[in-house]
Amino acid sequence: MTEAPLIVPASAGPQASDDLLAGLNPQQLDAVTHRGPALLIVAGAGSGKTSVLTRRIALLLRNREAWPSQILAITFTNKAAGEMRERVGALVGDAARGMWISTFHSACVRILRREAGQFGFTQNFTIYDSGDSRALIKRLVKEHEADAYGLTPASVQGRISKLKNELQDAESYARDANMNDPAERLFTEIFADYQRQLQKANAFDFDDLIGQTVYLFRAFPHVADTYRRRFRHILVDEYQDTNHAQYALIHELTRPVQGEAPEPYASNGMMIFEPETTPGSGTGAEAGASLTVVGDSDQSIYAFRGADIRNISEFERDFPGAKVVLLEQNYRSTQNILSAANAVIGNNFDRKDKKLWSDKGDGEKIVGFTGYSQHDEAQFVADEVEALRRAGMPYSEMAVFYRTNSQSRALEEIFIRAAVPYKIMGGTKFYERAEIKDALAYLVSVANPSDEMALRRILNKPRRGIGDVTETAIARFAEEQGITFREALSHPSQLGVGPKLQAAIGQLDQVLTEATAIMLPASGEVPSATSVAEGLSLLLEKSGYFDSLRRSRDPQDEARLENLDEFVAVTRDFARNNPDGTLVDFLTEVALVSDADDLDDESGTVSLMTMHTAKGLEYDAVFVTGVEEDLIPHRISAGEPGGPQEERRLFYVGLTRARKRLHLSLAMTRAQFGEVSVAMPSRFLQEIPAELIDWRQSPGDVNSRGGTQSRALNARRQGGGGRDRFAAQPLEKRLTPLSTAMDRFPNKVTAKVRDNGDLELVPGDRIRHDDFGEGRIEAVTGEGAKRIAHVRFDAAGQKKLLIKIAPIVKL
DNA sequence: GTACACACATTTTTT
DNA sequence: ATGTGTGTAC
Repeated sequence: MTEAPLIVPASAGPQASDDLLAGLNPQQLDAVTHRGPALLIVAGAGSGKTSVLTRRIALLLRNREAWPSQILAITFTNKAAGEMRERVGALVGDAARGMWISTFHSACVRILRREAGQFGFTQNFTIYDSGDSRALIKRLVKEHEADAYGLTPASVQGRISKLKNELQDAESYARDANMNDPAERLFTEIFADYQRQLQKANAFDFDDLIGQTVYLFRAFPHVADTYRRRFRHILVDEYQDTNHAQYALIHELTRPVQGEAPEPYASNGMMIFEPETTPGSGTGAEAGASLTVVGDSDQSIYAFRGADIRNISEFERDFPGAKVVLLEQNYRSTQNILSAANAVIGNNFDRKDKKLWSDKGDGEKIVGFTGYSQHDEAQFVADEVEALRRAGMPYSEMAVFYRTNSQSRALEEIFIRAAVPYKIMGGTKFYERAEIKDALAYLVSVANPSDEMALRRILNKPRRGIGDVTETAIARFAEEQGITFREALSHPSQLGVGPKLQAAIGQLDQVLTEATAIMLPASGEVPSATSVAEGLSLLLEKSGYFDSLRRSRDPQDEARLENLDEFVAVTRDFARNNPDGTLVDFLTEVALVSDADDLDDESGTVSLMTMHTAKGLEYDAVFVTGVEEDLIPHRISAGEPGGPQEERRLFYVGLTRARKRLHLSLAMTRAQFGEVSVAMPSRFLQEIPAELIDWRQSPGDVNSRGGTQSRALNARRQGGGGRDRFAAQPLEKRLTPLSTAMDRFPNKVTAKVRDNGDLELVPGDRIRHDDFGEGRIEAVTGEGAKRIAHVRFDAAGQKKLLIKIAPIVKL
């Protein structure tokens, strides 16, 4: 937060804390200083909730109301957790150490790793991401021949996840299900089987991390009491997005402590309490922890994955004696942006009326633009980004949002061509690439030998000639001998396979054993800090994985090698940042840290992300793209109860991320599934008062004009004639399909990947560009394949082009 | 067992 | 349009 005027209210707390309370408005002050069993802070977008939360924690620490170890703060993403830790640290310094500030998932992993032994798991369990569990479910669906009854892996996975979020298991579900329906029966069988397989593999899926922790607390009250005694102040951010399991977890943690004197050690002998006396706490029974939740029901956008808005709307009922504080003043955006956002969200019925206001003044109008195609739209965004950059705004202060990940492609293509530095958050994740998953499977096979999935994955990677037949032979041998799959690999000669295969299996077994010795040395010995990096290199080298890629002539394999190099670098970074980090620690981090978290705002790049990812972030300039029907609101949401309203909230989240500049854009045609179809402006656009939007090119303009040139030349003609206010007439009138226009505006941009090789250009040269016409080179920067030409076009203005691929010729 | 060809579905959002 | 999965030929 930027420094605030020093208005210290008379009611401020201890003097030492004046700086923590400085500049807060009365509601914020209340939210920071209120003490009691439960507090709900209803925080509108941009109302300074993070600041309130961090100051509240800092005040607790500074006043000695709590030790750091007694505070548990839950955020939605790891990134948010990191930020909060940093900000609390800035306020109270070292006193912040020892707090748990983490996501629901990482907090639960910490608890589960300590207590796994209580219920049949071990400390080194694997965490299955959705891809892993999908693979397992897929196998089970096949085994149960359930596809014949219309059960697809995706649908089964979705249902299991939903049930787990409701804290149901296969057994409880079976009780209510209609067992006469064969599909139902099959589903329950698969569900039960899935759970058995997870247990056998010593693994938890994402939903289990929460659900099993709740189960642990309920089944072992003395374990729960340990944590109830420890955490005296629990704070939860983004409370509107919690699901039932998370709600139950919070409920369990805030229950009064029943048991006798505190035990400083958890059941498995690990120390839980710091060796310090707890201020203000006696022995024996204690009241439940104090709970603070922060949320905004207008920003609830995860109902699709089980978030239950009732958790927040019924908070006062669930936690009697709760205090509610409302934060309505927005410190982020200009009034124009807020007015648009308010107007949109006001169309949701069934919500408590809440109007954000700002004292920042009206600010710039919202800029609207309608492209002929998604590429045309992307070109507008790129041009606008460059214009803002030239006006002094850093790239890192700009962000482009879209509804679906697939929309990032067109933007990416144009950004590359325009040489705009960008970074895509989320999307196709690094850790989802096949070669990275392979490398991870090697590591998991070492860390958790019970994990058969991981072993099966690497069995024939690289190719060793081990196919279905051999795999089954190993599995059968393991079963006959009553040993694990991993152990079976140590007896290649007894598998009944040919000598070549025996050698291959023996080799794999040996590599894994060798790596185990490095990363998990025999008891007592501490592995070196770089053991993970060393072990990984050894695995990839000696297994022949690297060699097979190096030998390959598939050009993609070169990229895979690079990715793996990067992955090894990740393990080195890990060793540097966590000198005591173990293999299991590393795998935990990889499983729980999404790309959106670690792709930190590298200064100097524009951020591209979905509107969901954008939650909790803010930028000076925001571009919301693809503001079309069927996209936002998304087509699929129409069928779901509450779907359209959730979409409106999502759009609202997008709008309220912007501080100074907001751009809304759409395309008249959009290619999906390789087919081009006509798009219509989103209904949400009409909900924004017309006078707030300055249309550079309104949907009406695009339809009525229809020139013969592409937009790059055509639309440069500023304003003037086509000034029809799009929102002024009924939509249908202007939305005649553009089939004719489409013929004139094919997707030029995607046409071909060209390669200008080493086209030499120097300032002063004249060139011709397919879209922009003729121009003059002003400068050339960059090296090799990334050489960039700075061109001033006669008609289209200033542009930056990647020389290697730009559709240009030297004149 | 592997390599290639063809068919097919995919595009909602994420810890 | 692109990636995955299945089938067929070697």
